[in-house]
Amino acid sequence: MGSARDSGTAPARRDDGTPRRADAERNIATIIATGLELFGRSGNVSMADVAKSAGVGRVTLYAHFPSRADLLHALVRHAIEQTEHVIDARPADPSEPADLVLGRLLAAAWRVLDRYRKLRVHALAELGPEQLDRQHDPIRHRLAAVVARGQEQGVFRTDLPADWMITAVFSLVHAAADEAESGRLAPAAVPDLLRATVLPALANPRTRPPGAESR
Amino acid sequence: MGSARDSGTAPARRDDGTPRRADAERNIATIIATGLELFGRSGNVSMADVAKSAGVGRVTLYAHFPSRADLLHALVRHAIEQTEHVIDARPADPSEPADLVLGRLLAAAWRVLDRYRKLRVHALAELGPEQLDRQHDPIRHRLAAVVARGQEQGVFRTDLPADWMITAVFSLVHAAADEAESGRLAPAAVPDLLRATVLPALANPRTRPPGAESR
DNA sequence: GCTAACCCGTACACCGATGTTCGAGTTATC
DNA sequence: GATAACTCGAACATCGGTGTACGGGTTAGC
Repeated sequence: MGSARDSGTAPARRDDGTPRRADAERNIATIIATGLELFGRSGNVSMADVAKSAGVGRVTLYAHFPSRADLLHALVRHAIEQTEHVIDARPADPSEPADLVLGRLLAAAWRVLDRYRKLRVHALAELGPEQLDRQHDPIRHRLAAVVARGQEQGVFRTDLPADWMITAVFSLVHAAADEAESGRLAPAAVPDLLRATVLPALANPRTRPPGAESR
Repeated sequence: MGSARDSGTAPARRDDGTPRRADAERNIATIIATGLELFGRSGNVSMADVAKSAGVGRVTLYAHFPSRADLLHALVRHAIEQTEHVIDARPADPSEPADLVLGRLLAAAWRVLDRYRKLRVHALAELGPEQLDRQHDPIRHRLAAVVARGQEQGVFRTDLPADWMITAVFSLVHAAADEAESGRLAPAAVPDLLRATVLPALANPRTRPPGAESR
């Protein structure tokens, strides 16, 4: 199973190369859009819910996404791609201090995560952690690059495994999403909060106090 | 596998005050113990699994825990209580530097979380975040106390909401548990890693560089 | 404007899991 | 040793959700 869906934010072609009809394409798009909305915000979502909310027959839904897992996989993939897109919209200058870049990256990731806050929980429970992690790879790579550059610059610490540092960042971003979801945190305040928490955790202790007048 | 005999929190009496029979008590204990083991490690667990694994009839299981949610609730409660117990085993001296105390607290919490790593995912999915959070309150209080003391001492920063700082700590601890679960992190290395990550994030930037390795 | 692709609703088979009921056997406790 | 508490197995009712089959209607695309 798990026929690999090809890439591209809008797959104009099917797996076998034959082009899809326009209305099918449109349905897929609205399914994904409303699916993200539903799974991203609500707690209990069934395939029937998605179909109804997308204004589409349940059968049609299954025609495009043979199983619930397939749909969820596609949704996560789409969310990740959105995040990639937001991140890449602001190209990173290699000479720029990595902590600054990381700050921007955090804000960008947050923007997408802020919508779709509950998607992660669903995916975690129904797809398993491994697959979810694998889908996060593209973002993880970008993060890894920033961290590595920061280490070369002497801005970030080198006494911890890079993998762990990255995981810690993910963890904090997701925690912020949960807090926002429960209303304990104002979404607008999150980017600054994240910066203020993450940067000191990654900062190289010997160079300088991490407080640094960022911005 | 002995040592299932836990703290005195074992309810010797029923809700209405009438004492329970000894064999019932024993069954409840083993149900909770094996339940923790199963939900803490495996991915898909049914009530039947728990009953069988506990060497108990499914009906008996339902006699003590009327619903799956009830069982999960009890399991979480028990895990939390174990954590409280481990934390309280080492009383905190108010004059002691708070970062040191926090380090110990992290290690203590980790010890319990290391077993039962997957319990959180189950509880999150089936009990909801609100109830899970509420069950974490006892630990959250202890953490809050340490943070507050650290702020008074000038060791911890005061420029962030205390709630968020505490949430961040929780988040990192749970992230470590997930990493250990997936084998990417050696459990033995976790306490040091946590200390090294959490403390700089909470440290007061103006007093001194957090690198000062106390121990 | 013809054809094939696509959509729709209904209906059904299936599945696994949760709870419940019963009557009869065990076992603690006073 | 009598009573009430507890346990057991197996069967049953239920439920919600997933996935499939059919037949007729609609629409895009060449």
